[in-house]
Amino acid sequence: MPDRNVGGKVTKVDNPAANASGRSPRPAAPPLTERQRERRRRILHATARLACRGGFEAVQMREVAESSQVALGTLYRYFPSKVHLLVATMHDQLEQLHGTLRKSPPAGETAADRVAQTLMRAFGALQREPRLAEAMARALTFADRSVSPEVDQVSRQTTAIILDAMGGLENPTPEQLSAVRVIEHTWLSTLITWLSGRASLAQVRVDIGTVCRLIDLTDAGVRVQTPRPGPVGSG
Amino acid sequence: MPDRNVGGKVTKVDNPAANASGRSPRPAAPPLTERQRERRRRILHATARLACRGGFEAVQMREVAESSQVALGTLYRYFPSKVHLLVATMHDQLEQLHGTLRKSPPAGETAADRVAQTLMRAFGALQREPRLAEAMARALTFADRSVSPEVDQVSRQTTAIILDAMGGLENPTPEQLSAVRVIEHTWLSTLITWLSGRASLAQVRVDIGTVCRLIDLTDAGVRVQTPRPGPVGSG
DNA sequence: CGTTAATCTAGAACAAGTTTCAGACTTGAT
DNA sequence: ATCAAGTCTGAAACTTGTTCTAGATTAACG
Repeated sequence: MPDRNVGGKVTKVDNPAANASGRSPRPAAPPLTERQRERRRRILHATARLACRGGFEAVQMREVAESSQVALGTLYRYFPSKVHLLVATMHDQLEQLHGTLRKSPPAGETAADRVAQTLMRAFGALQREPRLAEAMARALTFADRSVSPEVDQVSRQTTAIILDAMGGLENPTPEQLSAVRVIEHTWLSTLITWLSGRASLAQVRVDIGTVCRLIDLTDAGVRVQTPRPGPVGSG
Repeated sequence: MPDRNVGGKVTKVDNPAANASGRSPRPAAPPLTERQRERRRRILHATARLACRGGFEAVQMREVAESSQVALGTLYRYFPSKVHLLVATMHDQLEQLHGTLRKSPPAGETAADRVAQTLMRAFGALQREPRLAEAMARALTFADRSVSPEVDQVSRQTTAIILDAMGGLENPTPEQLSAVRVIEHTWLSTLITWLSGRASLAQVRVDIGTVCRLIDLTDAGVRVQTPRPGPVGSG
């Protein structure tokens, strides 16, 4: 009679992603049948739809369940909390965004320019559905330890996007990684600040530009780990 | 029969800080009697105590009310939501912290050094009560528009702390202000990331150091709006 | 003092996230 | 086809943030 958690089957009792202790790389990837993938898709779609309407608070679990034709218990089996659900939605959206961005790489001179351009483009994409963005961003920063794995996944996605914009270097130095982390933090924070009306778009643009200078800083003067001649400007 | 909101009395209907429209600098500062100040103090104290125990989720409104010997309705009159309550708590704590920091100014060579040192000191202070820090930080980033005035207040406090560390300059350039904002974002984000176990203390230190370089960057090589000969390096 | 508006209290009521349960349905292996 | 294990459903229950109400207290003012 096990129950709970679609993404990690254990014969006895299973705890979804609540690996509060630390390690344990999630038992195994459970195949997930066709119907199940379909359900999951419906849920994420309904979530995005509701979020577009009224943001974080409009995403109500009962509504999501009904709207995606799934029982409440099932919804909770797929996503153990509202925050998990919205972080998964963000992952989904970022996936699409990353795809879009890949198709038309930024055209700036310096790495900093390209990153800034990419981030502003991402910003523009989210801006198009501000309530959805609000819902996802708030979930992301409100997430507690029980959502760490999922949040980390989103973080890695963002990192990938930024590294891509920098020129797809494969062996970033620790300094560069630190700069990328700072840029990530700034990006998300400015997004939230803008969404809650505490900063203007102009301010966002300036701040993104400011933080991106960190790239030039680490690009040049620092001892690089591996100066391999990767394809920096092409794609 | 007016009711609701201790901090802004209007004869007819009063809305606390829910100035969603934008302006309106909060009708007037209502004197606030002795008993009331005492109640407010009790509430904030109880909040901090509960938060120290179990973080955000341990701060339960009924508990806070009971623990501070105040009716639930009264608690809500003083702080219109749990988030308001915790943001106010953060303001309170930052006040104390700022006082402490003022007493022993940072001793670095460059402005960047001093800011980094100050931020790490602040980090250390919050680290001492990680659950309290978690509760406050999560409330701060989860806050929606209805809490904007209070969040802004906290933001101004943080800005003041950083500017102090830079040497108390009174006419920061737009570039410098942008750098300060980015530093603020980074500080809060790394705090949260550390609190939720997704980053090590070492990483935090590195990232704070990284972002603080932006200060040197704006300190020197950039075309400044007003090149007035202010005391930039002395403090 | 006595009046009157504002504030405070106790407690019920409501809303939305989360959990639980019994029973129906699927799936996979024999 | 059948059995066991795992999944899904519908509905109720529980938790905690938030709102509401009626009556008791307090404070300012004459």
